[in-house]
Amino acid sequence: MRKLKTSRQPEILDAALAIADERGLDALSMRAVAERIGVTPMALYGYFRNKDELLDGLVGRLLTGLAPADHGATWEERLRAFAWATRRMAAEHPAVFPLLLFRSSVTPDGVRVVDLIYQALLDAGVPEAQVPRIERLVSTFVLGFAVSEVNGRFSAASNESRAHRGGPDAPAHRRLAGHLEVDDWDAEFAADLADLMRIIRPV
Amino acid sequence: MRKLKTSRQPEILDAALAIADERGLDALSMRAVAERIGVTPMALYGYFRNKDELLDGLVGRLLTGLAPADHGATWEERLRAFAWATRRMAAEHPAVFPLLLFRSSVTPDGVRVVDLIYQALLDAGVPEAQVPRIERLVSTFVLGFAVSEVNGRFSAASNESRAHRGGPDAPAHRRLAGHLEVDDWDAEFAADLADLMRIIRPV
DNA sequence: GTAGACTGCTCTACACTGTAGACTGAGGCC
DNA sequence: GGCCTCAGTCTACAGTGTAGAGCAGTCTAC
Repeated sequence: MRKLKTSRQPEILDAALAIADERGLDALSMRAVAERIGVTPMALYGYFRNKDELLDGLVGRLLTGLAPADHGATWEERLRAFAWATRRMAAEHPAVFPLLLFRSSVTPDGVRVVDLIYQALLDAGVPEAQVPRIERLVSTFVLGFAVSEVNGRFSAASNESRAHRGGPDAPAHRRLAGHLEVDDWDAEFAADLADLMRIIRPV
Repeated sequence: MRKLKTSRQPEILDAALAIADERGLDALSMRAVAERIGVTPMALYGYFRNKDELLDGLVGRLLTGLAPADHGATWEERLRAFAWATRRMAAEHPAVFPLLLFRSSVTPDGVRVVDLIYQALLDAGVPEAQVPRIERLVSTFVLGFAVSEVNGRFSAASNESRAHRGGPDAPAHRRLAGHLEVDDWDAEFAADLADLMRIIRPV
């Protein structure tokens, strides 16, 4: 079986996504997916060459849902919309989302999303030679932020456990004791985006 | 066995790191580590409660190597040193490095690194209330950049395959065709850092 | 109308994973 | 001597990805 079937690919990806959402990425096994669509594990290998390819398909599915409706908004609004949509998707699919940072996205969907960002940056007046770099800067931050959030890198570090650990080696922590707890991550994300916009605007 | 032994923990982590460096994260199994230090897999469970804890230990080890010598340099130099050291470590341990983004780093080592960044930002004149947020912004970007680089998210997207895909749905790609290839990631990283410094300086 | 190819799937099997549980043998202490 | 703790082993189990063979149905060509 060299050529892959495509007919049931969406169905399979739906099942995989549902499993990951419900029971985490560790529970996403070929057997689990197969059982969910009522089929033997080996049947999946007619649609995806192996589990890695199935995961790539999952990334593609996420990307598809990321291209926003860019109805004539300003470049800034479009960029913000992309960023918030990304973060929202991370919240909806916390288990799968980190794959976006790992599996490179040269799928057509990925290219399409990046193209929208390129266009926004061009509209913002960013010199052509700088556009790809700024795109990577922005998307790296947005992905990194969203991943950190859903994986607990932020929350674990911000709660009081860190403030209390402000031991002898952490003088700055002690000085900042009153500012270490964060309760509004939306506000933080918004402030970060505002800072990034300041990078983009004058360049 | 409630309390864990610590005597051979460093030795075990060394072995684990070596395996991951040589054969990738997938090859990092309890059995492989055990074999490397000449011991039965189950012997490891006296030192780490399970594989997850071993991975956490690995993250701690990486963090330890990250705290730079901050000899009286300016805040900007210290921040740059941290960023480059992070990126260098990603290049040295590409398989393990992404764990930094996943496993939250509330270990003493992690706190110490963050504290150095806090101090640099304070020295830069960032208002106390903003310091933790800016720290997260910077470290998120730096980690995200390094992870993207070692996992091929950047390189796969930048090479000509993307330019060629500048199909009907990617007009901006076509317009930017001459700027899509990157050969000097050091320069890109440096430029990104310069942009971030512009965020920090005036705040 | 029947032979052959193709499709979509199943069954079996293998090597490998993390880890629970029970065990052994070597000191050290009273 | 009797006992305890420590460090490590051995066995076993349930779960993993996936190679390979095979099987029922449908489509196509002669």
